[in-house]
Amino acid sequence: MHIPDGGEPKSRRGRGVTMQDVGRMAGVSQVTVSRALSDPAKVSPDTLRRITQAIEATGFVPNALAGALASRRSGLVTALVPSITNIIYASMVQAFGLRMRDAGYQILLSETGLTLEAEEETLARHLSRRPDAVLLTGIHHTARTRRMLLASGIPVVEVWDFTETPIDACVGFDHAATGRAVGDLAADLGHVQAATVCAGDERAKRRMAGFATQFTRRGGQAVLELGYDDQASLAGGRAALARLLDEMGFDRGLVFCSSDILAHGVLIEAQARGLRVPQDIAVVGFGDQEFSDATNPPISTVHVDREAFGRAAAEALLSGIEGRRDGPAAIDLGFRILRRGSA
Amino acid sequence: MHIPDGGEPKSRRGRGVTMQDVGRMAGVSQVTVSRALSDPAKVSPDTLRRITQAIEATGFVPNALAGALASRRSGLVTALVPSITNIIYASMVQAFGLRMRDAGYQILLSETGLTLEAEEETLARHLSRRPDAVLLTGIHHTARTRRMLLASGIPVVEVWDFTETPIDACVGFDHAATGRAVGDLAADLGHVQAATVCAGDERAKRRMAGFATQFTRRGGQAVLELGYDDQASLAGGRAALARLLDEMGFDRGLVFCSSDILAHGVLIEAQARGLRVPQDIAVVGFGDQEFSDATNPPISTVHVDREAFGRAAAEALLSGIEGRRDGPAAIDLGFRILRRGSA
DNA sequence: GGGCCTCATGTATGCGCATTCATCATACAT
DNA sequence: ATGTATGATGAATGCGCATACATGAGGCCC
Repeated sequence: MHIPDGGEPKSRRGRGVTMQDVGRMAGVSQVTVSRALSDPAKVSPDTLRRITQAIEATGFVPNALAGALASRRSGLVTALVPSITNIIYASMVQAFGLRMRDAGYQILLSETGLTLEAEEETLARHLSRRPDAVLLTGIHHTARTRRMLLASGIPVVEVWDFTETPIDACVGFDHAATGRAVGDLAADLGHVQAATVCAGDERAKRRMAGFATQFTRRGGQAVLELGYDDQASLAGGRAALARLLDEMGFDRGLVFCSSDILAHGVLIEAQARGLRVPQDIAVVGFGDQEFSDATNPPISTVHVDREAFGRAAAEALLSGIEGRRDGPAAIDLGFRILRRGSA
Repeated sequence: MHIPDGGEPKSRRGRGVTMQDVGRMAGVSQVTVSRALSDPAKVSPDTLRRITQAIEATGFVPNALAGALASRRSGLVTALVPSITNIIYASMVQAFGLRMRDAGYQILLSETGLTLEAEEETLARHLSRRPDAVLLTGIHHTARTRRMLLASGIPVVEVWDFTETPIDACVGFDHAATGRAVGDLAADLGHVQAATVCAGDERAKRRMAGFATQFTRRGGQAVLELGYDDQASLAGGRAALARLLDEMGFDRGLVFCSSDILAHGVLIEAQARGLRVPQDIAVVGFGDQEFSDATNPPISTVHVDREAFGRAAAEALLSGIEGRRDGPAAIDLGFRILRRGSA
């Protein structure tokens, strides 16, 4: 008996069960399988049962690539953050992802580093996947980034900073204002000397600048400013205070750091030197990290609700996708100064 | 003059420039545009120039969904980790992502939480995107997870744990062995009492168990074991030591924590109580986090090269994708005990 | 000068699904 | 009995691209 190569008619060489296959097994057409999956109420109970069995038997997994191509909806949402190892961004993206997942979307997450050019290139790669929406970090982008976004016609949300004129939507807070608020605190506490320790991006610099401006405006001495390009670290904070004390003539006063981890380093270095915190050295951080209220003394800091940013960003995009939003949206979620033991 | 609705022939309603459009503008067919993009050497220099111009003029962005469907290669790689806000996993995934990106892949990252069921469900969603490879955290998975993976026929790497019999490939280390090594250290240092503080998954428990086994085998007293389900935190570490001292009869000795953050909490609590570290209380952490060598005293810990795991996992998948790998691979990257000031 | 290769390009096809429109049965109202 | 709504299904189509195969022009050899 001759066995034709290929076996059954229209045998499919490539691995992978299709709706066609499931349908054949269930005695219905491909469309009906599609309907059973997207809206079970549209098929009769009996048919639905046979299809479900066939799916179970074959181990069918729908091909979302094909579905996305046909429906022009990918179910993908792009999220671009400077770094995923920075808890600030990680927790924001986590909250964002949870909300988007509940809405049926998957997150295509990438790091962009610190340059706008890297962001642009990464975005281009992402857009080829035809995401249904985009989350970007910050409000500064290259011209081509803006052009691509506008051309794509999908909802965009810029987070972790604030502008009245976003590309589409914006969820964040005013960085300079946080610095000014800490400057006021320093002045209120009667400090005469102050310093800033900054290890971060342009937004961190704006916080430091806001602090310096307000502190001197309130009568403080010129602020000693220390910045470096490394990632923020405990060791960096320790080294910074050492340098402030040993080389820059800093004597006593308040140190405003661009992150809590730096502030913690300053705290440790001060204590290692036998200085009293906050009497000799007061320190204020930024970010209200998880550890900040458990140090000894606890670290005074600027609290921003990162999870709230993520959730609000998700809502902004979802309302944009569903056409519920009529125009741009700019949401300032603000911040809180948390005065604890270190200042 | 009558203008037919639709304008040009075959006008495309949906937004979006296609290769067809680019080709028309450049005076070539769609295939030639495709070739120009995937292998520029295949088209003549003159044609290439015209196509490049047309792409520039139209702002064409290739549709990777269609490309993936046609080529049966998505260029996507799934990465499933328990949590992205845990620096342990974040830094591993970061290194993994960098390597995969260089190889032309994009990462589809999701959190699975702590249950295998959640992992299974997330994996199913991911597989519908037809990833070219999968990274999973841990070596324990549901039966259906294994079945789906096997059926998909793509390379799989399990990281952050070790087994001789992986689904496909495995890159990690022996958790129990790290605990035993710390148990040896405690015994070598002459400790008689010891305790463990554990806040984590099943792997953390295995580390603690390894410690307890080895410490008692070496002559130590029965190990006091403290575990809780919250995420590891400084506050948790402080509370743990407080409980050990106040309620469990722990007097002096070595405390092995499932993470450096807990160890740091123990350190802070000990110092807040006026206890000397390491003379009264010695503490050992796990993970060698960035801050661990900058505390005072610096924290002794178990170092594992997370970035190396990420890179090795990427290599394992890439070799699998390219068919360079003939069979399963199990790589034990080991660990190092870092003895610093706290023990 | 006919065969044969190479290079550049085009035609045809289908990836697996969602969508639109058509079909057919049944139920119900007039 | 005729018309009309409703529900369940199928046939046809195309999303935008990659791939296999076909074509034609030019160059080279004996």
